[in-house]
Amino acid sequence: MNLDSPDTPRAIAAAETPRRARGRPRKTADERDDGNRRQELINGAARLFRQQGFAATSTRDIAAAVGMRSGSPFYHFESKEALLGAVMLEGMQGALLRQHAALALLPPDASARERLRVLVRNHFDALLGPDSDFIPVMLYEWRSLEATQRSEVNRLKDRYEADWVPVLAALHAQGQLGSDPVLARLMIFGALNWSAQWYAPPSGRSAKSRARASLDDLTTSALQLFLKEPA
Amino acid sequence: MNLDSPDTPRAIAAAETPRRARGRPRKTADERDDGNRRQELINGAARLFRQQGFAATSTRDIAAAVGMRSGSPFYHFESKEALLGAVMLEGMQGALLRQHAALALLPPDASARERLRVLVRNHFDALLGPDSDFIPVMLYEWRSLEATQRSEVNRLKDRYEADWVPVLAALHAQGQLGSDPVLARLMIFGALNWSAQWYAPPSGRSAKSRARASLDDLTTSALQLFLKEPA
DNA sequence: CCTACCGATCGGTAGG
DNA sequence: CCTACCGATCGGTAGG
Repeated sequence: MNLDSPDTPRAIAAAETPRRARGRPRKTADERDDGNRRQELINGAARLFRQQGFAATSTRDIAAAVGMRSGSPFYHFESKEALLGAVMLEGMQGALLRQHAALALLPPDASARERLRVLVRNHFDALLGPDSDFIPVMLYEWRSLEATQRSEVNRLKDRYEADWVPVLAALHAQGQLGSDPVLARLMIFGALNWSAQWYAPPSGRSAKSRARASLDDLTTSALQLFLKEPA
Repeated sequence: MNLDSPDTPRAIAAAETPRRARGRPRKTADERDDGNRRQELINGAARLFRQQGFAATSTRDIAAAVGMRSGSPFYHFESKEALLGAVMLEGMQGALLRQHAALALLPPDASARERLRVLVRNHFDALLGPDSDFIPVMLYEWRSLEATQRSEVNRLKDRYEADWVPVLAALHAQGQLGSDPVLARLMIFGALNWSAQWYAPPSGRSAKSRARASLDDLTTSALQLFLKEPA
């Protein structure tokens, strides 16, 4: 009943309490401390799933991307679908965490417009920023996820979207949002999510700061498009 | 040099002048008149590609969907990718035709707002209306298309989008569009295209008229969201 | 358009 | 985590 027994549904159990390899028994001193091989698989899978799609990516591709042999990913994950679920779960957990952190930095009296700006900016970062493969995979490979994992990811997605509802409702009440909040949320998410299909980060070396500036510009333009003039 | 020679690049040639099986020589009287078997393959492939994705759909699935044996689709198409290209080409040709027809019905002095309404309404129809598998396949399976076909479809896509540019520019000049026209077009297309992921047509029998009404409602809401109050 | 088939690749496993 | 392997499925073809 420990992490080394080979046939327990390790992937699912670990997915529920991820990241912390609590109490994992080291066998020998020269064994590499590789709770992070699992993480490497998730990262590599996210990148390949985004570039090629889930069905077009073989588990051999993923293994090769992290320097493993073809069968080894199945030591860490029950199935290819479980790996997809881990990618999406990790993406949503990170995005939700960053969204909460960004909202917490706002002054308590921040306007709805300012709150929406923070939400949109954070969402662009999840879609287009560094390490932004996870959320696009979640958005565009949803149908490949199995039903059991789907509901798990959906719980996080619901919490993520729940933060938007009062902001949009307030903007609608102020007359700054021209459509009912439910439909507005769907359309705004669509407009933002679509950027994953056309946005190319500014080229050139050390483009990090310029890319960030660009995401700020995108945020400004999006707000100008969606909101009426402030009162 | 006719349609029966087995190894000519028939799919590509036919894709450029499709639909009309001009001068196809009938062999015998009891041979079924099946220029439309090719069309059936395109329709079936569009439906399956949309539901399951291109990579997750086998050519055997498609053959079975139209009552063929596994090898027979390759009598009509060089490859699975060529079939995908035909789906996208057909989708764009139809959408472009309907867009031109809808614009032609407008009075010459129609406002930019009215023009945008027609464009958005037609686009919703391509995404969500009857026989609306082609455009979503084009939008969401773009990366699976081969480079040669990609440019062919792109030519149609460019013409489709070109109709939007002056309308959005006029709205921007009137102060009704809060963002520059280029970015506005990308965001608006995103908002509309995303509806393919969440829109479920009204249920119940003979829901046709209700579904159409719903697309009208969607159009109205979209315009309210994107445009400032009319002068 | 069908029959019959091929080589390649795939997800996954046993056993260490 | 590797070695060695399996059955299934895939896109595609020859020949009629």
